Amino acid sequence: MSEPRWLSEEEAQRWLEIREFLWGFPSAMDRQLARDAEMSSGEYSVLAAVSQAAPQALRSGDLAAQLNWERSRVSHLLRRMEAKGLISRCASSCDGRGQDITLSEAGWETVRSAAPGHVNFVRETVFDSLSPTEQEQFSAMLNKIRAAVVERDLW
Amino acid sequence: MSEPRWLSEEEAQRWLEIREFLWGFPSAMDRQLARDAEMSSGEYSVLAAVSQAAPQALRSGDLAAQLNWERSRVSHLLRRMEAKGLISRCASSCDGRGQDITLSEAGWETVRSAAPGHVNFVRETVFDSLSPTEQEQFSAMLNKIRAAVVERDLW
DNA sequence: GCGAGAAGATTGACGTGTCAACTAAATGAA
DNA sequence: TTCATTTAGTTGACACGTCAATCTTCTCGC
Repeated sequence: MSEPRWLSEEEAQRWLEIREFLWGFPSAMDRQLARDAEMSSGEYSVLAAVSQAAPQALRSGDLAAQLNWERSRVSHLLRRMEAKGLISRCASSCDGRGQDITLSEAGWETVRSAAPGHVNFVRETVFDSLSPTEQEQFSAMLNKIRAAVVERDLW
Repeated sequence: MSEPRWLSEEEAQRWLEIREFLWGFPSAMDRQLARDAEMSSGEYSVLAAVSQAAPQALRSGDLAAQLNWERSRVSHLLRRMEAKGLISRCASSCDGRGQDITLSEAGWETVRSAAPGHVNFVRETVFDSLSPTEQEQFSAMLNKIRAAVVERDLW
């Protein structure tokens, strides 16, 4: 690593802003879900993904791929959610190694009651704050940054 | 909560992209630091903040305010970092309740060796991916979203 | 001074994520 | 068929963040 190109005063300032946002927004969403639905954002993601796959059962590995999570993360969370009675797992019929995930009645009830508040939060904070043009620009910028991360094998 | 305004197909798609980015980028940065400096991004933030405050010692609470972290989070992390010999804490001279944080020699060594690679990561992924104009737009958009979150007492 | 309440910080319990090691089932070449 | 390899998923150890409870020190009205 040769001599790095340090950030200018202005860039450093902007980076602090960006960093605060990138770490702060997920926390804020966790707070919204914890407050309004006594749920973590991870649990919400799982409930949403499994409910959207219904009536098809979702494979544990497909869930991991869809959320870009590690398998073990999925496994730990599913265990806890099964213990709470939100989902159930059973060996896949076509592949003895696979696990099919389905929502329990309580799981459906939970996601149905959490969804409106959560969708409102996303709409009001993200989509109502940006014009359609800005939304497109925002997407494009995120994709550029992500591509640079992917290029460095860190995504 | 009245009937929510659900997201359109297109908005839902965009939200998935945004969510993947907002959760993925911090993870990527953790990976960069873990790989290149055997350090978490939290530890880096602390080392950077304390080193920038030098030669002034930084108060634990000021650190929490600066990073927008909970006090207990700071306390837990400082305890672990003190155990590793990266920083030291001592009661503030002017306020018996406060803790003054300073870097140990190993702490300085660690931050000096981690900074170039980390700054390069930030520069290459964020600043090299966006034109100056885009950087400004990006900042502005993040601030609008953040303001909407703040308005809902969730920041 | 003094006592009530505010402020700085720590602690313990718990949920969560990562990594590495592991088990079991599927695959595929010899 | 058989056995090595790959793939799906789990597990345990550990690092981390949050919340609520706690402790100590400061502040300020009396």
